[in-house]
Amino acid sequence: MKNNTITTNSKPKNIRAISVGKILSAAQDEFILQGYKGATVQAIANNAGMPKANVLYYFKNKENIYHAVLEQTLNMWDEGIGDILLEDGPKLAIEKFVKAKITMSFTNPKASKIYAMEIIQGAQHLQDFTRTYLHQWVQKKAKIFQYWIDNGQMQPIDPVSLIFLIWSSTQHYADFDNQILTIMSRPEYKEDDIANVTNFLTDFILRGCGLKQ
Amino acid sequence: MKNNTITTNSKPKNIRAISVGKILSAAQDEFILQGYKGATVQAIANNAGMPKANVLYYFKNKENIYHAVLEQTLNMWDEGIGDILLEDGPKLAIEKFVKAKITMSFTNPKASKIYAMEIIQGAQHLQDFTRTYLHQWVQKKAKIFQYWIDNGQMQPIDPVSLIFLIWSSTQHYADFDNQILTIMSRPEYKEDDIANVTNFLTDFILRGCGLKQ
DNA sequence: TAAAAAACACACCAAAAGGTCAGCTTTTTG
DNA sequence: CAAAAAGCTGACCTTTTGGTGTGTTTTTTA
Repeated sequence: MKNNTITTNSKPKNIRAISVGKILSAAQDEFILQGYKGATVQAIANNAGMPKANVLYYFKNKENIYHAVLEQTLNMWDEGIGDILLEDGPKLAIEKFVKAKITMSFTNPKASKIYAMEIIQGAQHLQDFTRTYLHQWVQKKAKIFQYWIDNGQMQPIDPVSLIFLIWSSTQHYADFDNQILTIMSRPEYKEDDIANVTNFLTDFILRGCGLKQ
Repeated sequence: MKNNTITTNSKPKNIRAISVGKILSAAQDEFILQGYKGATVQAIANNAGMPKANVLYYFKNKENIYHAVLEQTLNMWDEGIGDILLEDGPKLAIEKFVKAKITMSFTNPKASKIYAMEIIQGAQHLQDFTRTYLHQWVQKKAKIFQYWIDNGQMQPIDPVSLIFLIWSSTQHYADFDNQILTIMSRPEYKEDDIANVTNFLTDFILRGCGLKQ
């Protein structure tokens, strides 16, 4: 059956990576659906298509699985968060940022949901991240907005509140996708929904910042 | 000790109402912290200060407790959701609506969180509510916005998207209060936070709708 | 190709969970 | 004030859960 003489990197290479991937994917679904405490290792194993003991062979315990899922989520957050650059000026910067956030919401709603649930439930596993990384990120970006405001390049509004508004209005499409789709009587998002939402939010937010019309 | 001759409605009247209240309050906390499946009847009982068997004397099982909490939450949602009236015109209507939602977010964040978790996790217990009540509410209000738009009273924007933006940006202060407070290095919201947020969001949204400056 | 390492999985255990029951105490009723 | 109703609770049962231990199979290595 096998025609490999030197086993030229064919398939059964990194079993570990594949198994870990299956587990993390299954775990993400399970944690979203049931929360940390409600999720069971057995359900994760079933979803991943392997016996429970095998899951616990790769991850010592449930907590470790969750940490791994969270880490994956934060990395995604980190990559997907469009940057806000002083040299872009307010209009372009906001356009880029909104677009990046919406794209992330539509392409990876699960990550957004995991993150949202963590925060809602008290952010116990993410306090460090929020207190250090996120806090600094917001301060830094708020300063850039303030610079533009002081320079008369945009309306004098509170930059931190603006950041919160952009976060919330964009993430909403991931976290609340069930509600949105039900209200719009649709089974799932369509191709051009991303573009439509991007256009709406970009226009609206730019106008809110006094950067349009 | 007791000086009651005819027991004039003093204290031990509606034991049931008091106990049920304690249980529901404790359950709300527990369900937010642990999710439906992760919550335990024992923990609810501990929080309510009574033995587990007593909790199960008032509510047949965990599912019933959860239903009661959800119902309470929906009632609150129903009362708190400011109305959008044609006769108010766009400016006043949006001002009222935003103010009502923010007030609800700050005064009853727990209800908002329970609701948010339900939706994120698939809205299994709320599908009917979303599909019927909420759907119709949005349709009705969208028509009002559309009327104002057709009448040239506000920018031609998608009314449904506008409603989503208002929902998300206001509820954010309830659902993500942990994150917001951590980022702002504060232990809890202050008195004037409601006013500040209300002012910011009202101004911003009105401007986004082309109703200001 | 044989030894070592990695992967796999059955069977099992102790703790925690939802829920029942039977008897007790308190409150209400007539 | 006595009987009935409502409220209360410890003990108990069954199922589920996280996790372990041990032996087997597969893959890698040299």
